[in-house]
Amino acid sequence: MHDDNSSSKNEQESVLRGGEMEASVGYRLRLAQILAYRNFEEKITDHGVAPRYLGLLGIVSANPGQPQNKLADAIGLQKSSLVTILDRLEKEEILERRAIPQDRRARGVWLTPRGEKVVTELAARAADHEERMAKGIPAEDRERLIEMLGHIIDNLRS
Amino acid sequence: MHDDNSSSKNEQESVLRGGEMEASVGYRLRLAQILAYRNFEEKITDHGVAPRYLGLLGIVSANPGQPQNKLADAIGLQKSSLVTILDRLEKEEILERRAIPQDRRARGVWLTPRGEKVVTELAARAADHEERMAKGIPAEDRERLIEMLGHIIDNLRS
DNA sequence: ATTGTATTGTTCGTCTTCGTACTATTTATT
DNA sequence: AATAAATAGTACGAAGACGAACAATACAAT
Repeated sequence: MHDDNSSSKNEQESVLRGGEMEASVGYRLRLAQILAYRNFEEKITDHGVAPRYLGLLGIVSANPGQPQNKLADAIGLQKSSLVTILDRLEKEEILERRAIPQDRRARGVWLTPRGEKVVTELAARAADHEERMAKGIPAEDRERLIEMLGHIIDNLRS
Repeated sequence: MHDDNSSSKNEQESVLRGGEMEASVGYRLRLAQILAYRNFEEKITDHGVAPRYLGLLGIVSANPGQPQNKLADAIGLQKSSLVTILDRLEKEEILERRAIPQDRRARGVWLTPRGEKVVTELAARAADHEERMAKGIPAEDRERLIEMLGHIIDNLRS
């Protein structure tokens, strides 16, 4: 039915490749993300937990004072998951939660001055990582890639 | 410095968008993957834990009898993480571990007949999911997308 | 042959995320 | 105004993945 690589002595150094499944958007999306995330975290050891949540911090920087559930939606996490994350980032004085006058249930999120600085520095390193990751893909195609990913995100949100 | 949406009454239903960061491959890769994974799992409630590990099962189906560390590499997980996963899939009789004559340390992984059937069925549903996810992207671009993701994966592996 | 090094699979403790339930507040309905 | 329904944030227990350490086996170097 399928090849059985273990029967003969054709052991390669190469990574296993799957069937049709392996050539799907879903499969490669996942694998690429796992590798990218790990790769980025391995290279950045300072700044505490901030690197791991750089995406969130970017959103907060661009949209200061937003309530937590909106932030959770933006990055695709549960609001309950965000609590612990924000607790830690607040303890490290990257950001802070403050009351919002409009809604006494909500607590808006702002970056601290230190947080802004950290984000700026990490963004530069993220750009390096981006470059390494997409090396060999022409700029034009990269833009198209980003566009298509945005398209997929929109499809999945509706 | 930045807009402060909370000051005026321009509350939209729309999701927050970040700064330059938001338009990066890394950011969208992660967000798209999170949404895709959740979306897929929400829609498929039967077949136990198999749907979550369909990627792995596809690899096993295409490469029967491979040792566990090769499988871990292929899907970007730690070999220690794979142990629990395989335990569960084995308990559900989707796959089985058997000794390999060539190396007495290793235990190769095979799909059971039932596992093969489950994979076939899930693959069809994954194709549906794929279609929903990529709706609106022409087939030609989709291929290019898959190709670029593969390129990124290769870059991250080296 | 023997000794040292690398590899395979596993266990174990830790960290992260999730899902559910709960409180406080806001919004909608009567 | 009074009551019902929805929403924001949080706490807590469960599940998943990680990293480090370990035993068994394989490979390499002398």
